[in-house]
Amino acid sequence: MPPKKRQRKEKGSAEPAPKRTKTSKSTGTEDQPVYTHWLMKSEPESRIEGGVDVKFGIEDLKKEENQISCWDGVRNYQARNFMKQMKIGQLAFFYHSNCKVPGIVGIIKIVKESYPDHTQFDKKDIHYDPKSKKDDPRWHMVDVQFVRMLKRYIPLSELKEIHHKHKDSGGPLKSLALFTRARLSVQPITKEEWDFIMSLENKKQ
DNA sequence: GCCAACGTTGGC
DNA sequence: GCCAACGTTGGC
Repeated sequence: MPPKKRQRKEKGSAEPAPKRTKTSKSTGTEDQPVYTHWLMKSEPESRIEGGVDVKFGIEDLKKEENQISCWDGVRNYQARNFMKQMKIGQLAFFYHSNCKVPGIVGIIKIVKESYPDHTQFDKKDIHYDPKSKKDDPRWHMVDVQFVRMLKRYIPLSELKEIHHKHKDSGGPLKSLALFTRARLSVQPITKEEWDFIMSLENKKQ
């Protein structure tokens, strides 16, 4: 018999498989979980990359018109694929990364579903992708809107401590993507993880 | 299609 | 600023 067909869990990485959309026989077998909550990372502190400041913290989002911004510049296939799954009205944690005290700072919601990221076609943009074609854009983004700040900042260190405990006890944060897929800038959050993290908001640390 | 080299992310 | 982890690229 032929070799096992790989059982690609749900990585969605490197874009090698040219899409199995209309070829696959059993169309309905989306064995990937359907996520309804997300976590999105952004840097709240100034850092110059290619002559441009990449800083975009939650305070910067609040200053945007209607407190809405597009989430451009994502150049990772897994992260892009998660953005493609996002639906209007879904909630995400706004996470501050690459800063003194990384952690979850607030809540945002999806207000526009995935559409082509214009920066991939802009030669002057650091996220310019010469291999992306106008009629077949490689990179997509969503629009998000500020919802509210968390009642208290939930630092990564606290989540990590809980994650470690839950790995032993089987608690809700046992496989939180922040630790199992640390480098992903757009991550899925299960309902159980969301609810648990939300419950931390009211506990004093 | 393997895998070494390279580049990037992001915690510390 | 260091560097581990890991995604991406390209030679073979």
